[in-house]
Amino acid sequence: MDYEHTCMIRGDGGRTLRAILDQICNKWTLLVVATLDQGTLRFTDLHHQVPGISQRMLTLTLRHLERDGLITRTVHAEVPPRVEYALTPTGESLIPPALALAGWAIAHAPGIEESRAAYAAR
Amino acid sequence: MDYEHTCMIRGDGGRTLRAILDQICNKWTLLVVATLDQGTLRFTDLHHQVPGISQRMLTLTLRHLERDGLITRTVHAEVPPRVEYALTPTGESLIPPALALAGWAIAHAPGIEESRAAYAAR
DNA sequence: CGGCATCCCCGTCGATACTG
DNA sequence: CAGTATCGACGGGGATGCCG
Repeated sequence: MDYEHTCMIRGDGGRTLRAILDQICNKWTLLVVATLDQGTLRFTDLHHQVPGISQRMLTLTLRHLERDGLITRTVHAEVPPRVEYALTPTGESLIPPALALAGWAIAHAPGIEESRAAYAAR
Repeated sequence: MDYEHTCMIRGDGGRTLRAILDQICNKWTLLVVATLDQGTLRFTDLHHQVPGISQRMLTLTLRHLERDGLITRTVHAEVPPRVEYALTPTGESLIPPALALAGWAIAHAPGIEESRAAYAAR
């Protein structure tokens, strides 16, 4: 890894970068985006497919993603109401790097658990 | 992006994955790891090179990274004391995916800011 | 120099209840 | 069905001060 690339993550001192990263890397965003990679989903579908998320946090996460232009929110004027969420091109472009990080986490999870156990035993 | 890959991030329901991701993707971890990509650094060096981090959070972040086996902490028995931090191979392996995400954030930061401004103006 | 201990604020998050 | 409103607990994280 050469310095050019390293420079990138350190960027402007990390301020702007960290602001974006904080939005993306929070507790639920990556999981919601990854779930939407399946295609268009309704609110309830997401609620069931993202395990452990509360209605409140799903709503907030979706609002943030919509605000940042990563997903679209489509309200159908029907009874009962139907609201569909889908990734925008920008949102889709987040999938590969998100999976890269997720892949790393999965690949190194056992090692991390082991190291953590060894650390606790000291 | 096919379903096999998507499945990965959704994994076991996201529980284990999110636990690891929460550790890695927090406010400071990625920046500290990226800074250590330069090579071995002392505590004060890190404090200066990671802008905005408090002494407390730098200490905590370094302890977590050490516990998880991503960095090594070497204390030199000298006066004044000297403590050096360096990435382990596991820590180094986090750099590429971290840069992928950072690259995405930098590339899309203008678009996100724009979308956010448009959203606020509604 | 490189921490750890303490205090305290504030944002995050879940639970619950209510609405169109 | 798809939210909004409100409350309260919790913990991240900054400021400060002390220590080996």
